[in-house]
Amino acid sequence: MSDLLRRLRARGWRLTAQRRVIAEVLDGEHVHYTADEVHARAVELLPEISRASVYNTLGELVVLGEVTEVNTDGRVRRYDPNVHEAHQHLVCSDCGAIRDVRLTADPLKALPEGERFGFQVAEATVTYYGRCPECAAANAGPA
Amino acid sequence: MSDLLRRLRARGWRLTAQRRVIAEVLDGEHVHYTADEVHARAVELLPEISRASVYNTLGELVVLGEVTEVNTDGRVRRYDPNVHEAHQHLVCSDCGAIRDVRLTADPLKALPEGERFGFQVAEATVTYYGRCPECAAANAGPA
DNA sequence: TCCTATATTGGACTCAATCTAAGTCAAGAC
DNA sequence: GTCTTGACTTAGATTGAGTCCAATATAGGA
Repeated sequence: MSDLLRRLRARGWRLTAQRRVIAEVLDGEHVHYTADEVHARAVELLPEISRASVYNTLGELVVLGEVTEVNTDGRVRRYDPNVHEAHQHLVCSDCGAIRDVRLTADPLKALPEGERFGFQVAEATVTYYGRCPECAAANAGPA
Repeated sequence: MSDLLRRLRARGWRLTAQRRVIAEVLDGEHVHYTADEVHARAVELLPEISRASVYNTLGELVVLGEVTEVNTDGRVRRYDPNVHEAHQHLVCSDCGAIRDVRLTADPLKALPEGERFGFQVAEATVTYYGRCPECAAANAGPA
C-alpha cells in the first residue's frame, strides 16, 4: 500500500477499489493529470469506474490536503499529488508540458507592505512559461 | 475617444458600436471582469450586443496585446486591461476580489538554471492569495 | 454474518466558451 | 451621397469540464 493510502486509512478514509486505483494513478513524479486523464488511466485498472467518482475523490483529496489543484492554461484543472515539497510550476507554452520547480527565493518577500491593500496575505503561486526543449527543437520559429 | 480606441484605430481595427462599448467597459483601474460581466455592462450601453461579440472582441484584444487573460480561481477567465504596467495579482480567497500589485523583485530571478529543465523561460505570473479587509472584518474565524 | 453509514453509479444538468451560417454594416471607391 | 464588399455581428446550436441526484452497492465495525 502506498504512503498516500496508509495516511488516508489512518484518517478514517473508507478504502474502496475506486479510491485505490485513483491513488495509484496519482503516484509518481511530475504528475499533473486532468480529471479526464485520471479517469482514462483509472478505467484501465478498473473498467467500471465512473467520472463522478473520479471528481468526488479528487475533490476529497484536495480538501484533505493530499493533492493540490493547479491551473496553468486557464482552461482545465489539473491535480498535483506532490504536496510534501514546496514547489512551483514551469509550463511549456507550446505543448503544455509541466515540470515541478523549486525556487531560491520566497515570492511572498517580493510583495511589499505598501502593495498589500490591507490583505492578510497567506500564499503565493508562481507559474513560469517558456518553450520546452522538445518544442524548441521541433519548431525553431516563433510560437 | 479613449487611448485604447485610438491605438486600435491606428492599427486598422474596424471600429464598431459593439467594440466601442466593450472598450468603454474595460476602461478603469483594477478592472478584472469575466466575459459575462463585460457582457452585462455592455448590454446597458448597447442592449442588442451578443455574448459571441463579447467573446470575439475580448479574444482579439488579447491577441493584439491590449488585454490579458487572468485566471485566479481555476474556473472563470477574467480580462485585465492593465497591460502597460508590469504587475501581478492579489486575490481574496473568500470573496474573489482582485487587486493589481507591483513586485520589488523579478520572479524570473528566483528560478535557478538547474531548475529550468532546458526550457527557454520567457515569463512568470505570480498570484498572491489572502483575505481582504472586508472579509476579515465580516468573518473573524477561519475561511 | 449482518447492518448501516458511506461510497459509487449513470445520466441529466449547468455553465463557460466556441462554432456556424445567415444577416448586417463600416468605410473606402466612385 | 451611394455603392460595394468583405469583415463583423447575431442567435442559436454545440462542445467540454464539472456538478448534482436518486438508486444501488459495499466497507468495515458490531
